[in-house]
Amino acid sequence: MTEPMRLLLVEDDALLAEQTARALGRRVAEVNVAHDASGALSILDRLAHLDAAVLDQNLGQDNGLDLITPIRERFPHCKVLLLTGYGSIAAAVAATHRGAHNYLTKPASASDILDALNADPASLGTALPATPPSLQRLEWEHIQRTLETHDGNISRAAEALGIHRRTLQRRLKKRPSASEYQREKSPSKD
Amino acid sequence: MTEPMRLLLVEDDALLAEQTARALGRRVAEVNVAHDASGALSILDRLAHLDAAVLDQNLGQDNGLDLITPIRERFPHCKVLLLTGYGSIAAAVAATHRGAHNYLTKPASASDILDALNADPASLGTALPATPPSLQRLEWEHIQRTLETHDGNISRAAEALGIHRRTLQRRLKKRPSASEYQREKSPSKD
DNA sequence: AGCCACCGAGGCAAATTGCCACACGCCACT
DNA sequence: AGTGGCGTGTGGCAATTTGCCTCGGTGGCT
Repeated sequence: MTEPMRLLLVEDDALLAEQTARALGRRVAEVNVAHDASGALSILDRLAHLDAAVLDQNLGQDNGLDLITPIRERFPHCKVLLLTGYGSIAAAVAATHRGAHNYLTKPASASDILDALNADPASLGTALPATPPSLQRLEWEHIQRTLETHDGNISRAAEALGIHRRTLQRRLKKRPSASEYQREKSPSKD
Repeated sequence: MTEPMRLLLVEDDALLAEQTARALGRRVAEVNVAHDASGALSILDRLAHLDAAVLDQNLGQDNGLDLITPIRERFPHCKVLLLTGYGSIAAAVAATHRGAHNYLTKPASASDILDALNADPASLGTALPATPPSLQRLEWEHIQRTLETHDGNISRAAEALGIHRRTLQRRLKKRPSASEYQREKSPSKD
């Protein structure tokens, strides 16, 4: 039911790129991979057709946002999905104005990516999350993202987070990965 | 550039609406205010001209996003700014796809709003913050947002955040950061 | 009157954090 | 060979913070 899609993945982390490419390729698409902007552009020149592009916003020197326009110029029907380690709303708005189809924060699985590509973003997000996440969850996710942007370097992540290295260590140990908080304690009313 | 702008503000909280309208009106614009979608639509019918619209995404029953299309249909050059208590990236993307010019999270001062209206969102947010915000800052902002969604009710906000009410009290009193941030202008509350 | 919800605060035990230290592995360099 | 830098893992201890109890006060409501 799915004709092979031609997909361009631009991700500067080589490992993550290959991982993601494999996961995507196994699913549905033929995937070209680039690790920076110039590589992406040269691939663009070689391609006769492109259905979708998945761009890491953080490409070392380059900014994934700057690839949106060239891609859309060459392949107007190509759907462009931005990925970013930790998203900012301003960046999401900017990406969308430049023609991006959707915007995701890492970590994003292959199905996340495909879902985001196939979704109609204009109709998403209409429902506001009713309950803000708990502080603990927010902290945990932020820690994970920070850790990831620092390649798992605990010392630097701790410094970036503004907490002691020892404290980060302890916190990481305490939450091996355990509980998912999905308790929807429904507030009586708002 | 001080020609009077005609601006439509849609905000369901009456107090906040009036406050914001006054602040905006004092600055630059003639402001019409609506508190729900139908009110906004009827104002739209009466207007011959509209430069900008500021929509709260959370309009009780209604969703501010659904106003974007009618506004843009009637006034294609009207800039539309979405406001939301705590933003989600998905909602920001959806709003932009529907034609919104920009997307802000509360609290937003009048100058924040005007800046966002005048900014070129396609060029903003291109620079990712290299360093993730400190945990303290993240927590503080999340606390503020949560507090706001609960109308300043400390008890309920604490419960939503998953921390003790006493702890929230103490944290609020300490009022840590706010010095680290670049600028926060005193809202014109007189 | 009562009742209820909320805020503010004191006090105290328990948990957490900050910060010192040290050992170990790894890698680059003289 | 060896030396230094860097990152992690661990222990211990004091200071801070949190959780949880209490109480008093205020304002709105039946």
